[in-house]
Amino acid sequence: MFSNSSSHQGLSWAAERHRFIEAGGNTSHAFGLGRMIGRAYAMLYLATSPMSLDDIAATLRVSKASASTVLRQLASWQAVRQIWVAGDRKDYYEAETDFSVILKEGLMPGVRKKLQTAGTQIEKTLQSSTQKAPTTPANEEVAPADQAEIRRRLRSAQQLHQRLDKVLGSKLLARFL
Amino acid sequence: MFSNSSSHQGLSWAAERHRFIEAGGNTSHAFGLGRMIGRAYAMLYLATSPMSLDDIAATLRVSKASASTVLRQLASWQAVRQIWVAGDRKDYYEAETDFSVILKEGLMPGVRKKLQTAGTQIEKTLQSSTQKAPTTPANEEVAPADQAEIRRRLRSAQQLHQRLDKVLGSKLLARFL
DNA sequence: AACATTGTTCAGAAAATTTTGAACGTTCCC
DNA sequence: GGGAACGTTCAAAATTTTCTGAACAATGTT
Repeated sequence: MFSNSSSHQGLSWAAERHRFIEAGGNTSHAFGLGRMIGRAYAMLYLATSPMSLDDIAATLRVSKASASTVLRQLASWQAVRQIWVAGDRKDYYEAETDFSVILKEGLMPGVRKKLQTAGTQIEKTLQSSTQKAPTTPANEEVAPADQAEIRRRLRSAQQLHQRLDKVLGSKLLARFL
Repeated sequence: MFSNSSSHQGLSWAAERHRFIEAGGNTSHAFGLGRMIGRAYAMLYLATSPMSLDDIAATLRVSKASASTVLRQLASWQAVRQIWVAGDRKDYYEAETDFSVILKEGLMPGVRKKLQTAGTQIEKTLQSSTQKAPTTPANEEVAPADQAEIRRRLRSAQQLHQRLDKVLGSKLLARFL
């Protein structure tokens, strides 16, 4: 006699919750954020009361060290709030369930920062290619016509970068989500 | 006597190109696409004539095996085109410089697919939580009030997913970029 | 037919990332 | 002060991901 509560079709709630957590991990991982981030957030998203660090580590089957770092990461994105319970020295956490907050305060700035690096490099490369270099002796194997084409492309990339950055910065997107 | 062509300030073109390539790699890596993808694309983006597999592998200092796989990946995203030169058995590649094509044909479908998995799981979890379970004996430690809250959250997540998928699917975004 | 050239595949090696246990710093209580 | 309860940090271990060399298939050349 197995105490597998759910009667017909479908897994028990515990099992389904586990799947949800793993799916969260896979999703965050797929976008280059690490698997723990998604797992921890997904878990808190389904928790109706704040959880302590130990609770979280235990549920995720992970060391307290991992839990600590991943939660601070999530907190820095405003994806998780720290709750102080009077007369209890533990830190409790709950998920921010308003995605627009997480997007606006956490994810977007992160994405923009990542793009920033790329943008800076495009700029530098463009400058380097624009180098007058008026008939420099060793004019390095780049024919003038090619040079023009390269500049055209770089400017195009720069434009894309600027438009993208603008969209991500605008409140429009965050509002829409 | 160093033959470092560029006169004042700034690196030589070769050096700057190298930096551009690495920046491309870092960017793609930051978004979970692997470092090679960005390096290969960045390199072809600056190449004014199609390059063979060997050229590419040599320039990136990478085995032919790596080059082969990364190029097929890029081709599947329409980020790179294969060029056939008459009477030459080699495959030549050139970059698609129109980003909207890459976005629309390559990246967006990939992103949507990644989100699809998450969406499916949300759906399943929602169903599992909606399980009538009319006073099942072992009603698994979930208070009715909590259950309601969880369902609310899951529906909210589902909505976000749907909106997101819709935006990504619409031609609007691709057109804007 | 034997050989050359080229791209692909895949098991294993190399490299990068993630996870952990142990040491430590704080704060609180006895 | 001594000790217990927590969270954090960090070097090292475990795991995952990426890369490579060798074997191979396909096509063309002598």
